[in-house]
Amino acid sequence: MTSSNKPALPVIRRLPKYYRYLINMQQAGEKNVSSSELSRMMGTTASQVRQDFNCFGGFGQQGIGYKVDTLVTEIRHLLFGDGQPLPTILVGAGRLGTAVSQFLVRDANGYSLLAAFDNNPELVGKTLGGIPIRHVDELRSFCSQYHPQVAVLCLPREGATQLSSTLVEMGVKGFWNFSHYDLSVDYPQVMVENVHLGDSLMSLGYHMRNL
Amino acid sequence: MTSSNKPALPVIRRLPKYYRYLINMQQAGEKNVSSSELSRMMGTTASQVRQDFNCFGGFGQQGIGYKVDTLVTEIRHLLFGDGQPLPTILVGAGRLGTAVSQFLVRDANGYSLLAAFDNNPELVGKTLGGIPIRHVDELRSFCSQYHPQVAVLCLPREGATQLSSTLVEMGVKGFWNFSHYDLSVDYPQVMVENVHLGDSLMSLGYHMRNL
DNA sequence: CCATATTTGTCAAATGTTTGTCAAAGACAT
DNA sequence: ATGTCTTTGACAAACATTTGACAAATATGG
Repeated sequence: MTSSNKPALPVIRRLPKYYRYLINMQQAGEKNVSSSELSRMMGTTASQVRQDFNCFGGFGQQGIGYKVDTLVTEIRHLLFGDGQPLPTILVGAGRLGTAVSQFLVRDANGYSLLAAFDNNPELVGKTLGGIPIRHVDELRSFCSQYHPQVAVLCLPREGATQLSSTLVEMGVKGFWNFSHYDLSVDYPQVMVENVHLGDSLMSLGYHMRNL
Repeated sequence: MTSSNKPALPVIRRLPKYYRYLINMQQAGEKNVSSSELSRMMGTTASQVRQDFNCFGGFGQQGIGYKVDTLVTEIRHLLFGDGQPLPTILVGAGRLGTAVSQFLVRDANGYSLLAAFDNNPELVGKTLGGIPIRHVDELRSFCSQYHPQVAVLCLPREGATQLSSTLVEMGVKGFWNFSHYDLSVDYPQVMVENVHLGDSLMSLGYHMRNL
């Protein structure tokens, strides 16, 4: 039990990666892990691993290392809180939306998908792996009844900005944005995670052509 | 025409974003743009914009600013080279693979999707927006005939690591990796862009629960 | 033609992040 | 018990990135 500084952004972005590796170790039955061992797996330095864990109040033991179970529990708590899943909606049920919703339901933890919305009449009424697709016109009434916390945006850039205002107004606190648009809401206490597949691909292109 | 340093990684990751904004400006018919104007759109400082462009040999003019067309041309050249699209294959034609291939074909530039591969016999023989799905057993022979440069990986983590070795062996120079696995090949001159949707989602969760 | 306003390119200062180092703590073998 | 080995936590040094400041260049208006 030591001092804990406020964690920097890069540290937080590394947490999911730690978590993935630690879950694997746990499933492999490993009990303890040292910072150097973890650093080798993660492709970083032991120093960084120790400093990262220290941000959250170092939970290691000199001479032994870290208990895998402790780390998993602590990091899970940081990432998922008390385990209560965040009520979530999907806006845009096209191909990308379908794939993302599958991912959310099958592979992700900490979120529960309540409903999907689209403005295409052909999609409305169908289901998405058990989740009904509604018309976007129902969005407001749905929100005032079920109070979703998170919205996953998989729609064309045109609609995104105005829709996000509405959703913030209706109490949405976090956006996972796949639309081709840099979403940034002006309200504090509202988080946005932009996923730009196009940017990612362009970066790859740059590196391939310039190295 | 001024001195140009080797660009740092953060600069390169900003290029696609500049590009997006500049394309919009171009379509809106704007001729010139100042660093301060761009910085306001991008949510950064004018200083950073100027310094970023300078890495590639500043192409602005004092008193006026930057020509939008020049910037677009220069950045496009950095990102897409001479415009020759990179021959690309998709491995894993499930839901995610389908969505990603759609994105690649419809919304992305600089890549041409030659073929898709899967080990599910039910998918083999079908097409993916005009692209035929083949069995992974044909991968080697396909590569030796068509020499794809880029592989998009949308398969479960189990297969990914071994498959990537094979692909590197067959001459693939870049990976766009969606599999639940930190791909890192040990060969220099091979680039990997890992897209971890799960990590992105966990980051969002952290910020929502700890702020 | 000159004064003023704008804007870049450059450099240095400030800030943020990572890495190296070492004392202190615990485990383990003898 | 004692000495040796391992490993953490803490701190400082090294490194990287961003920001601020200003001279030089160009445009504009009188």
